[in-house]
Amino acid sequence: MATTFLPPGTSDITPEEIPQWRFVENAASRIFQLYGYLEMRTPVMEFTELFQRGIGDETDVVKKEMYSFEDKGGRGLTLRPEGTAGIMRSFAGTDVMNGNERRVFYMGPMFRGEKPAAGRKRQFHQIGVENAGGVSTLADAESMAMLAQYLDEIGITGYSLLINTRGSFEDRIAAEVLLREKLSKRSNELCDDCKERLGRNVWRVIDCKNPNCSAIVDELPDITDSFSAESRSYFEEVRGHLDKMGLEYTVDSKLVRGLDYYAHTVFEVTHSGLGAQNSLAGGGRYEVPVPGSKRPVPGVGFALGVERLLMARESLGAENPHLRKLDVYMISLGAAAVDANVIMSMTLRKAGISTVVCGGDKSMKGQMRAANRLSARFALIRGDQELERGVVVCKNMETSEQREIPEGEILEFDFRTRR
RNA sequence: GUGGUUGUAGCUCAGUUGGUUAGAGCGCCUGGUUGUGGCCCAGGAGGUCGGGGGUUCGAAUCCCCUCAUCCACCCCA
Repeated sequence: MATTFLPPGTSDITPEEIPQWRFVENAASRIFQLYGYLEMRTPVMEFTELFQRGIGDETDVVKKEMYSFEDKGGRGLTLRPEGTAGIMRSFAGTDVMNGNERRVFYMGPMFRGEKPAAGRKRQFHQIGVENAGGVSTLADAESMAMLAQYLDEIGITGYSLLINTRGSFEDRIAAEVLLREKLSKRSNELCDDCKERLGRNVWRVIDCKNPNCSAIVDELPDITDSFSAESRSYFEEVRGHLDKMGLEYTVDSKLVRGLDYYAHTVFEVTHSGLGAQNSLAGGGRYEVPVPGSKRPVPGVGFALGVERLLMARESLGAENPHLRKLDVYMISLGAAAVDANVIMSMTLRKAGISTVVCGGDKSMKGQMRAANRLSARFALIRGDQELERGVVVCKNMETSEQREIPEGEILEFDFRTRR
């Protein structure tokens, strides 16, 4: 039936797909731990104010994409649209404020009320890392190195790493004034969206895809030149580390990113196998303002879109891990055999052997088919004859070989490695 | 939010200029083997043709609305 009773932009992750999800998740956990990161889990919902302050009131994400609601106590809550704000909320007021590093990674669902398209869902999944309190150019470069190692590890090739600097917050404010001044002169030539952005969010004009806007932006002097010497040398240092590490990257002066908390280094990984949403991962250095905290929480991190990782892997024809097969399917002929098999199934499972007992009154043929469908390695068959003699018939489903095993010796047979 | 695309069986899809009981492949069930799967053969079950309204003697087919899908814009992971 075509009626899929699902909220738009959501989908099931089926048992058949789970192995690929586990594959990229397990690899993330393994690689990130090599860099000293530990897993952390924060709530899927937070106070709305956390995102308004953290991500920025004027960002598109906050302005029009959040799933916000009031709970029964009248509290304004929001389903998290990204992972950084929650982590920083947790770290606010701790020693990370004094520059002590906390390296954590997370994975889980995020929610944004956008129109679904290729590589874009309303509930999507991110794997992210944060080096909170890690204020150094090395921390920036190292997160990119870790990202690259991870992508290599899961078999994603052909991506590009784009980097840029947004300067310090002070630089940004100065640059905004400058940008607004320059762009205002030609505001009548900008697209409607950019006219809007001019007032509240000048930076977004820079990466506008509209050809007219883009041409105007191209004529602007390099904004980076207006940054302080400190900001510029910070960026130079980051690039120096990247070069040392042997990472390939492209400096893209139009890379600005959409969240307000970024300052200094920003980066993005793009891939051609994704359709219009070509961004696999994005991140950078940030200072996240958190309600209740006097100072913003600093750090550097990135997030990857899991659905997009899987799309990229698929476009590359990457091998997917296969489903684990069932060890034993128990076939019973008659009620007495069912009872005996139920008891034996408990013994097998306690010994670590995955076992399914047919509970219905299917025919022998029907039960054999079921065993086949479940890709069982072995079928254990028991009817009146076997019960009487205290044995079970053990059939290797791949080779069709059959042998009898005395009931008491069932655990001596090695079902796992098929002996 | 805007634009386009598609919506027929569990799945992938046919269905000619509107015309009688809406089809195929795969899957599923049964039988061909008293208690033996996959391959083959025979048979069978399964459809509010996304939903609502309209035009017509008659609509899966034409018109309108609606919902959903996919894609693009936008935004971002």
